[in-house]
Amino acid sequence: MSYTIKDVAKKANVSVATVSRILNNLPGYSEKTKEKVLQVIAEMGYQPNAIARGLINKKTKTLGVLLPAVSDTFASVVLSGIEDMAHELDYSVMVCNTDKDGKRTMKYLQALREKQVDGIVFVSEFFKEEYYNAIIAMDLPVVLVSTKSQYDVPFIKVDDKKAVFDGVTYLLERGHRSIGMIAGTKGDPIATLPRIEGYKKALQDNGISVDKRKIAFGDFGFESGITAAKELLDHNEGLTAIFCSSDEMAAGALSYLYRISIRVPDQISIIGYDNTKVAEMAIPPLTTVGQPLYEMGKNAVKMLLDRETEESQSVFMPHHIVERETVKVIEKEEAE
Amino acid sequence: MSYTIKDVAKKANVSVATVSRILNNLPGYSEKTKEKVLQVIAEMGYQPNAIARGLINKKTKTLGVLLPAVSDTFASVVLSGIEDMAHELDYSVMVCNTDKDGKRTMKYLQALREKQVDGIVFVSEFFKEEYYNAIIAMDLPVVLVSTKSQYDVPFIKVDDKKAVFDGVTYLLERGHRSIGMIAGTKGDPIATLPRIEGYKKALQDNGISVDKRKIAFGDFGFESGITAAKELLDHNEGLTAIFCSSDEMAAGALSYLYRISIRVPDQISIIGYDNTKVAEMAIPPLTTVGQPLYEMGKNAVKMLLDRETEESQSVFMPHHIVERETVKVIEKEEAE
DNA sequence: ATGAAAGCGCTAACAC
DNA sequence: GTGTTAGCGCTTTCAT
Repeated sequence: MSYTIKDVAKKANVSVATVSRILNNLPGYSEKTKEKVLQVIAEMGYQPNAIARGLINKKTKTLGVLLPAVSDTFASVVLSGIEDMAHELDYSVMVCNTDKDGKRTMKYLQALREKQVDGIVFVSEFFKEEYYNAIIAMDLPVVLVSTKSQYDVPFIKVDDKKAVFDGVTYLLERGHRSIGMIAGTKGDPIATLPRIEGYKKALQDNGISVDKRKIAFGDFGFESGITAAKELLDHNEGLTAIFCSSDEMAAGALSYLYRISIRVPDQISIIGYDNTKVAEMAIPPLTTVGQPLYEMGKNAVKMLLDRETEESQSVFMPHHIVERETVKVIEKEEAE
Repeated sequence: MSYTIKDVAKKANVSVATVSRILNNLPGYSEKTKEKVLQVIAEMGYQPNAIARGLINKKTKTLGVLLPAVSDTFASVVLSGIEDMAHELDYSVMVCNTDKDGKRTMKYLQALREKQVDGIVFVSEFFKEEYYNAIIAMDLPVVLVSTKSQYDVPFIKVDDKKAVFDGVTYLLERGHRSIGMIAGTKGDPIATLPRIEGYKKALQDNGISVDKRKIAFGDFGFESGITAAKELLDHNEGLTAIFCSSDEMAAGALSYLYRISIRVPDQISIIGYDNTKVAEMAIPPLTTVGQPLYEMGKNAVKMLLDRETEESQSVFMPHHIVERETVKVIEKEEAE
């Protein structure tokens, strides 16, 4: 057993109230008693019990974060930003791996509530009505990262449509006319539909008609990138570039292309999405539409904690194209 | 404000004790009252306050995990195993990103203690005396993952020397004689020295003399793999294979080799370590010495929780070589 | 400047 | 089978 505030009080010949005041920097004691108490505390190695404290304050200084697969590159960078900012502000973070299917989410939500976390950040997963209701019932601040919802919940994300539009336009500007797309999960209203719109708009703005066969769907993972790339190449001729909705899928495409001996970017250009570590490590290094994942994590906790006072608004974070080596410029003659 | 057990008791016309009994599945009430109480609980949407509960039990059902860089592939897989097993056993996990330098570690340790976690899993970082003392003082169970210490703290890891020995032997068996090594951080007693020993032993057992110039050091990261590979190639001629002490460094080596147009595995074979996702995604897919990272995470929490009762022992987890496409067999004639 | 005491939401004796 | 009550370790009035 560790020492309690009582032990400290006794040993320092003061009341627990005084010790508490000193611990919390409240006024109401002489410099002398403060010194004495601090010394006793040091001697005993006393540490306050945050649980007891939390019972009174109704504040636990801990945040819950729900995300699919901590082990995926995308989520882990966001988590890292969350973690850093949280600890900077003296909060701890409880991670809940919702494991893609979202089955565990309700259970986690309940655990977080019972453990009285001060707020929740919800990453990337689709925000179901069920979750919304549960969180409203708990009366807890939430912020969504890289996802949004029909409900009035603040989010922080990139403008996907615009980001893809820019990525595809980048390809267009470099002379590409026959551009395929490896999109995310079919029907996903957050990370797939708006991106396809961005893709279409870029094409249309350049007078290029959209061809359904040039769009393949994956699940954002590596393997699905391989499959989708194969599908695209099997169903199209003369593709000069592929826009991929995640770096991992782009890596899958790269891998498939390598296997069938199609050189990147000489024969086909590839552009990814996210700018995670996999883009840096790819061979060749992957040109990609970068999201400020780490900053999004950081901002999420800032927003969350602000929200405890003033109402804060959703924010769109800037994206930017990170040029590496997977996009080739097609010369005019060549393009004709 | 949410409801408390008192509210439930009042509304159900019973005492708080009865409600508590029902909540905790203790004996002492009729089926009828149980039903009634449960119904009231459902109606009110009451959820017990784990903080209050923790104050009494001295159990918070939460674990702390300290690891360097949650965003690195290695740690995040371990974390994912920890997370899964913890939630399976109804524990929550607080992540603390020690951020490589270990500067924040003491601060985290203190926060975890104040928040009364039931145990700590310490991943991969070097376990300093300071940490040991702090943890002893907190009287908390700890388990080390992928690291160990001179103190009597249970760990769970792979036998590094043996693993590297096997990896290098694998190369030897395939005809390689001139094998370089990209080791980890110079002087690291956990993840570098034993691995170098394994490398040397494999060579010596095959009558090959060890050449210092064939060993370069990195920091387990991608960039350092590039640098180290360059160093190795600049200082050695006729190298036919490189053993890398992490998949990321292997990816770096692959990247460098690609840049200078040396074909893998035709001209040089590469073997990695860890078997993380980067090995799968590498081009070509990376042959590597795999560690059961996810299982190590899972077992760590099992051990940790067992330790609350019986003393549990350290364990070495099995490693195994994952054959992919970066190692070439050198024909006898060629080798002469 | 300092202390006594109430009470946060719960569990666990102990009584009936 | 059920209720009363004393804490768990702390903060916070309210006295003094």
